[in-house]
Amino acid sequence: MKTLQRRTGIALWRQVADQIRQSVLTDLAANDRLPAEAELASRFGVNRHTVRAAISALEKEGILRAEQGRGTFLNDRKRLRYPIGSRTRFSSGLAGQIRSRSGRLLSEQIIHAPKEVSDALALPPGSMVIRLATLSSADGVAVSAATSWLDAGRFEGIGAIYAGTGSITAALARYGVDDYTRQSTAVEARHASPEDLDLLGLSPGAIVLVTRSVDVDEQARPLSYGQSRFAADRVELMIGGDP
Amino acid sequence: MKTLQRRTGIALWRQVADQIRQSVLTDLAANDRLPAEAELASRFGVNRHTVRAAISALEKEGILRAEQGRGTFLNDRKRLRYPIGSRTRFSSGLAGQIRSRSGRLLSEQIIHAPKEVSDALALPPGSMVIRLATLSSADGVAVSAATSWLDAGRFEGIGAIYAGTGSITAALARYGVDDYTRQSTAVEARHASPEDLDLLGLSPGAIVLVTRSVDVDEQARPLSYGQSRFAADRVELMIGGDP
DNA sequence: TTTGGTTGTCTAGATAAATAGACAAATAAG
DNA sequence: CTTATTTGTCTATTTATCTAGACAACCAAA
Repeated sequence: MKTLQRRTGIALWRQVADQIRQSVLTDLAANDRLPAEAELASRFGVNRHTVRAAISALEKEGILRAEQGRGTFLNDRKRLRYPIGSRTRFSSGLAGQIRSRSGRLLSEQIIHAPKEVSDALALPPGSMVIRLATLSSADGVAVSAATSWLDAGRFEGIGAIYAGTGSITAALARYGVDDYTRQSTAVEARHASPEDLDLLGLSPGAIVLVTRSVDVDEQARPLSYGQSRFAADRVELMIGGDP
Repeated sequence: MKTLQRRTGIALWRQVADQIRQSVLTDLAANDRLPAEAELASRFGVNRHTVRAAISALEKEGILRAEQGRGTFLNDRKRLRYPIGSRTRFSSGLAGQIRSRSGRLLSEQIIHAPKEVSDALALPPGSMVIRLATLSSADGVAVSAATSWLDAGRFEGIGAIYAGTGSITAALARYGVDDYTRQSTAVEARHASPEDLDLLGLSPGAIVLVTRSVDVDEQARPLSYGQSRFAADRVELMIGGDP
């Protein structure tokens, strides 16, 4: 166990929480008991109260449960495995991992395309595009917030259809798009913005996996450009077959 | 600009720094001037000194430079774009982005394979495997720390070869592996462990992109299983063609 | 040179986080 | 029932962080 750092803007209890979340999570199995608070305190070189603050935060996250007199235990939690590939369909690929999924439309706007968007969609600069903000949940827990841009001429009114179906695939089908593939995906990771913290129900300092992707139809014409933010503690992204 | 949160274990100045890094960075171009400290303070709803602490941290990260009497300016910094696909070769794909890259061997051990590793390499449980810890840098800046596992019988002494060449592709070639492909890659994001903070030269709370991948030879036989941690503020991962 | 706007530095006080110690309350084992 | 171990709660003190205000130093343009 390595040294924690001070005067760094990250409270010790939060550094301890991050450490426990990651190292203890990989060492222990579900329902195992953690070392006692006093033991953890000396192991991390901090006061027991600092460890308690960390544990309390992890309890709120649903990762641990503390029982007076018995100890602190690891809850059962697995990350959702999201497939990312040329034929990604969110609805499929999650089969077996969750019981239900839902997509909620947060907002729909028609705007002039920023450069990044017109480039991705191969539209003339400043073309009108539809901007959809959506939130996807699995088994009632928010897992990703997304922003999508589509050609306003071609997909007028798609927001209402998405709102009704909760699925992009279904919404595109109404416009005669029977099949599409993912042309490319870029992945990065950042601290969640305050807005995403709120949408995804995360606490500050939480991490989001950000994907930016372009979907194309059978003629390789760009259909939509999207940016999704996944709660990194609930999701991993999968490229290619099972490892 | 949204609300910052208090009593959350993340100092306000660090939340402000995270916000500036992400939102201001996307709005401004290289060498643009940031809003004045007083303006930022009122925009974020904090004291000017808090903003100054944030800016000072971003200066140390090399993102901003402050000049007395003139203002604070955005430095030129782009994330490295790492291709991830079935034919990933780190050395190629980075051409044009960097001038030099290097790989350093941190440690080599021969151990009994943990379950995760023997599964990935399709070896009997408990087989002997080589565990390599490596650090990759681009233009002198550390970008990723990796741990790789290989069949100890087949690749005896590969550590020394890697140490000499700094390249996995070159090392594998010595064992008659002329070509290999990436079977699968899983991506997740976490807070960096203290060890990775140290290796990658990051500050606490920093994020790493974690990939776990299996490489296979032409007969689809697993060659190596690896886990890489990329400094998320210096790298993005690219799947498929350019977006 | 003067003016307005900017970053840099200092002091002082208020709020949050971390340490230290003591003891209560629950649990499991002898 | 007794004992050892564990989490829960309380008080007090020290150390970081945040706020508030004032003014110096520097720059660019009038």
